[in-house]
Parts: sequence; structure tokens; C-alpha cells
Amino acid sequence: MTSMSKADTTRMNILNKAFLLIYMNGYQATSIDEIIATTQVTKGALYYHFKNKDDMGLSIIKEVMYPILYSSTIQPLARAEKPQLEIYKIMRNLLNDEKFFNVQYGCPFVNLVEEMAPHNTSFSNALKRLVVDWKEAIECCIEEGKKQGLIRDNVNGGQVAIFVLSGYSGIRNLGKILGRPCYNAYLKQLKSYLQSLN
Amino acid sequence: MTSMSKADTTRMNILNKAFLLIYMNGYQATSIDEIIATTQVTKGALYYHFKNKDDMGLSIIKEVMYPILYSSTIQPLARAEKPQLEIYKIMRNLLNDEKFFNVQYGCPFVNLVEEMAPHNTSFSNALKRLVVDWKEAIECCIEEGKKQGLIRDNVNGGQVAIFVLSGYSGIRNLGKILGRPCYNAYLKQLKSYLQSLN
DNA sequence: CAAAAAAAATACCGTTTAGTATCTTTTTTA
DNA sequence: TAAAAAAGATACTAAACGGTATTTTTTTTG
Repeated sequence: MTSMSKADTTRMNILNKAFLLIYMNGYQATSIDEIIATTQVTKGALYYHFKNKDDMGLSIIKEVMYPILYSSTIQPLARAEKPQLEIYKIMRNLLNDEKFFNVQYGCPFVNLVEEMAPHNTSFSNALKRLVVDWKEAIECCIEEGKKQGLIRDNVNGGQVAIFVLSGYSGIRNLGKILGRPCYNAYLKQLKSYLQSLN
Repeated sequence: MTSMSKADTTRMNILNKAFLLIYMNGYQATSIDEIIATTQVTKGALYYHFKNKDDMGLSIIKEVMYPILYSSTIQPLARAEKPQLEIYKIMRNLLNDEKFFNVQYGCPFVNLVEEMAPHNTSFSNALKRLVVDWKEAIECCIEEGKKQGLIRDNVNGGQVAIFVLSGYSGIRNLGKILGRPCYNAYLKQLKSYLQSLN
């Protein structure tokens, strides 16, 4: 049990609460005033811990988002025995997760890519790390499946990774309009797509 | 050749230019002041034509976005002979379109869903019409293919439509981070997925 | 052409925004 | 425990925001 200083607690409090606000309202639409109101942290304290809003946003990506993504997707992929099944299960678990995600607000990573990547290189670079790591984890998983004879040799792991990621990211978008039912339709077709790889 | 009144020209000018600005910067990040600066239309004129910013935004969805979507996706789907090929071609054309879309900024529909659907019911409803119409066009196309024996009987058209749409919407998101190359990876897997339906 | 209506121009308002300067309190360190 | 450094509180700024009230110009209509 590592003890956290009061300062670290304040910092983490800001990061976690701001993460939620940004998830629900978007980065640019979440004001500093809103963040200090919900965290009960004063503006002086916030600007002591972060030099500006973007610095805080980047810290959220690195210290809040990345760990969530890592433990829920990259880690399970690394020790997958049946690649297709594992990929399917991860997506299913992700879509059914009610702790960090919900249907209305979609996925925090996807949201941030959508909003910030086109015009903010710092955000874009930070987010790219997440995407690339996730992509490579899927790719490795597929290649491993090929070695084990579970997946056809002529399957391109990189392509599959992109296709799977695009499906996930897209169903999060579609879910905002069509609601939860479309998650199930997506998952069924994902399963049959993955099965078609063997 | 229908002649447009000066007022209609002003209105259309606002709608088209604002569409582009919103596409590139997001709806909330595009200010009224920015719109009147690029359109060379005064604030008085803008607020004569639209009662507020949201009214203008909804008009853009209905009068600019819907026609683009309709002519580039729904119309071609209605007269498709080979469903799978037509769906593939539409996606390929859409992703290669340089008139209304580009890789950096993604897809204007997807962007707007992402940003506005979660917390604005007017926008959500207007966008839902586009999504549902597109989804049903794909679904009909698949069902027609089943009748013609080009697609397996046990394929669920509605599920396929959702899966295809999620892929499109998602690759637009991924493209913002990974650039154009991922479009090609996506298209290849889309093709093999569609082929697996027969 | 003249009156009426539509369209557009101008100046402004109240609020919110990210960020800062300054001061006070708390914690750490010698 | 006293000095130094870290952390937090308070009050403020200048710019940008969506929107409005009012006036002027243009177009339509009798």
C-alpha cells in the first residue's frame, strides 16, 4: 500500500473528475470553472498542478485513459490462447462495461480522437500511442493464431487489427444514435467475421 | 434553372460555408463571429435567417448533409445489382472523396454524431434520420441479394448494415490518427467480410 | 411611384472563457 | 523549531461567446 501525499490526492482527484466531465461533455466544452466546481479544488490549486488546460488533458490521457485501456484490452490480448475468441470477448466486455463507459457517451478514447486529433498535435501524438499499442496487440494476437494454425496463413494481421478497431470505434459512435441494441448486432457480425478468418 | 432570390443566396452561402467550418473545427468550436467573418455576412443578416445557432446547425444537417449522403450512398444502393460489390464501392468512393471529406477531418456526419448526439436531442433526432435511412438502404440491399441467391439465407441484413456502418464510422475516426493508409487496410477487410456473406 | 415588408448592417449587452498575480496556509527539511 | 518550499485560496483580467435592439437599406407589392 503506497501512501499518497495530500498533493497527489488533489492531483488524482482533478484528473479523475475531469476525465469524467470530459468524457460526458467533450474536452473543449468542459470548462476549468466546471472542473474546479465539481472537484472542490480552487483554481490556484489546479494551476499549481497543471500549467494549463492542455497539460491537464494530456495528463488525463496518459495517467487515466492509458491504464484503463491497457488493463482491459492490451493485457488480455497478450495472454490470449484463442485469438479470435479473446478479441471477441474483449470487445464484448468493453461494450458491456458500465464502470468507465456508457452507451450515450460512447468511448472516451474515441471521443477524444474525434474531437482533438484533427487540430491538436500534442493530443494527436498522445492518442496515437494508445491506438498503435492496441493495434499492435491485436496484430500480434492474430499472427500468433496463424502460427498455431488457428487462423489462415493468407490473413493479414495488420489489416485485421485495423478492421477490428474501426468496428469498435464506429459502434461506439453509432450507439450514441441507435442505443444499446446495435451493440448486439455488431457483436454477432464481429464474431462471424472473426470466425471467417480460420 | 431555378433562379434564387438574393435572400436565398445569402442563406445558402451561410449554410455551405458554416458546414465547412463546422466540419473542420466542430460545431461548438465554430463561433458565430467566425461564420460571419468567412461568409462576409453580417450578424444581423445571419440572425434574420436563423433564430439561433442551433437552428442554423439543424438546417445544415437537413439541407446540406442529407443531400450529400443521399446522393452518394442511399441512391446508389437502391439500384444496386451486386449488393456486396455496390456496398464496397460506395465505401471506397466515400473514403476517396476529396470534395466533401478528407482524412484529417474525417466525416462530417460522424463528427456531428460524436459531438452532439449525447446531449442535444434536436441534433440527435435529425442525425438519426440520416443514420436510419442509410442503415435501411444497406439492409434492403442485403435482403435483395438474398432473394437473388447472391447472399446466404441465414445472413441477417440488419446486423450486416450495422456492422458495415460501424466500420465506416470507425475508420473515419481511426484515419484522423493513422492517416490514409489505414483506409486501404480497412477496405480490403471490408471486401473479404462482404464476400464471406455468400 | 409610394407604402409596406423583407433583408441586412451596426453597435452593443451580459456572460463565460482560460489564465494570472498575489496572498495565505500547509508541509517539508535542515 | 525555524526557515524554505510546496500547496492552495482569492480576486482579478482581457478576450471571446451567443444573442439582441435598433437603424438602414433593399426588395416586393398595391
